Amino acid sequence: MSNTHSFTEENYLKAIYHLSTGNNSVVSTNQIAEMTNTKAASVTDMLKKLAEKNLINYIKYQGVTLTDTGKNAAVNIVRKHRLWEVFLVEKLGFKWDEVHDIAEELEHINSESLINRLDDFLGNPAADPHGDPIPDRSGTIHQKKLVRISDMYQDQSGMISGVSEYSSIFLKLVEKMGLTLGTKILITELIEFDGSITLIVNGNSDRTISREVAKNILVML
Amino acid sequence: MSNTHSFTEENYLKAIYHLSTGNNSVVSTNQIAEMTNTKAASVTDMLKKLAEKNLINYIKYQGVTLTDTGKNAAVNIVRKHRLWEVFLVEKLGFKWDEVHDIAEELEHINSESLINRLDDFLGNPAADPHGDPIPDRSGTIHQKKLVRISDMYQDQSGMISGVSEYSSIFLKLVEKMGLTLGTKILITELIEFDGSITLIVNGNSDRTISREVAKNILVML
DNA sequence: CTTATTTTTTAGATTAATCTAAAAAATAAA
DNA sequence: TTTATTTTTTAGATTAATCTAAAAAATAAG
Ligand SMILES: [Mn+2]
Ligand SMILES: [Mn+2]
Ligand SMILES: [Mn+2]
Ligand SMILES: [Mn+2]
Repeated sequence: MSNTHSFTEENYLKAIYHLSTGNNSVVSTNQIAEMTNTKAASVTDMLKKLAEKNLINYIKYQGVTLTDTGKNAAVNIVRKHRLWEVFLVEKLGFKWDEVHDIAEELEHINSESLINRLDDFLGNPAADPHGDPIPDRSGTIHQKKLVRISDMYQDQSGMISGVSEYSSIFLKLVEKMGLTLGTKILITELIEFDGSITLIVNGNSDRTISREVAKNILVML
Repeated sequence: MSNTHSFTEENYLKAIYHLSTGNNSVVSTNQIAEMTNTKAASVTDMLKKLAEKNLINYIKYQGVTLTDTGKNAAVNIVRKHRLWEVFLVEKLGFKWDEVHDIAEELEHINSESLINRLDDFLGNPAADPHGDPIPDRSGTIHQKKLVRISDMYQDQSGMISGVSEYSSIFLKLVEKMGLTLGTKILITELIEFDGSITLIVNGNSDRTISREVAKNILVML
């Protein structure tokens, strides 16, 4: 079991996995090309290879889905990525906006005992620094139901529990605005003109955020 | 600064570095081929490339030496390798015979802040689990003077402080014999017939070890 | 100082991953 | 339902890293 794939194959599997979450189960060549910063022609070549290895279901011109084997491989990479992010933040003191790129490299280290020991060392965390759930060693993901701030109603309240955008510039902004994970918010006004939203943060300070920001912050109701 | 080299280039640099310690400053093509598990022809190709990048001094048929740039790059990889080994043993609870292969992968992760934070997190260790010195962030190595047990004399004593063979089979044996790092020994007999050596371990138990084992255990007198 | 052996380099191929440009298929518009 | 546009695939090349077999240089033997 636990066949080993090349660095590149792993990145394609992960890209397909991320693209196929949220009911979009079938993923297109162009989507993959964009996510992996390659060209469509390169993607087609790789899709043939992954199909040959039974990691994806691929029919010419009809997009791809992951097989069970492919999905397992992808989830395992995601598990590693997120555990390493926890390590970097909790143990080494990195900020949440600094860890993604390093984790992109660490996620390709192949050692089951390493990752399981790391998991234990970190206290088997349920989520990474961005609130994303960490698959357990069997591959199961306990995803909490989260809603974008931009989808909330007036007077609704909840706790910030995730983000859907991981760029350093965005994460730093979120932090500066005091909207980090665990923060409690209450929607006080939905401004029709530009879609911006006013809310009360942790029961006291008032804040207005743009729709663009609101779309990328996830709340547990 | 801090130009980034390919995984493969890094492994060649490290191989040349390890081969050129201990006065053998000039390294041959065949030596490199053996250490990197490749063929001489492949090595020649790579040597041209590394010379082109000014990482080695290379004259056809005359072997290679590292340039200052090449040596810095190599030492940095060694630093990363050894720090990760400390992490694996001290924090994750791996045994000293289990960490080398994982560290071979981790040593190629490129992030200066990562490795410096890891260094601090580990308490700036001076040596790795096998007793090898860890270069500091400027590349300086504080190597203690060590001597092989096989080079010691009758009645000489010292403390085991390193090994020169890293295979799991050897390290497990050393551990089983109670000759781990920090152990004090006193040479009681040099057996002429087969070169084996008898010694007193930590002031009490007696033990005889083969010349082959004695050659690969290093002692601080 | 020749000849034989060993070491190293070159020549020519192969594999993985990528690209550009052109062809083919699918989708959208008219 | 033709025509136009977009998406995807193929064709043909390129680059990095590797290999085997053969040639060239260095070293060792006689
Ligand atoms: Mn990430
Ligand atoms: Mn994350
Ligand atoms: Mn090691
Ligand atoms: Mn070591």
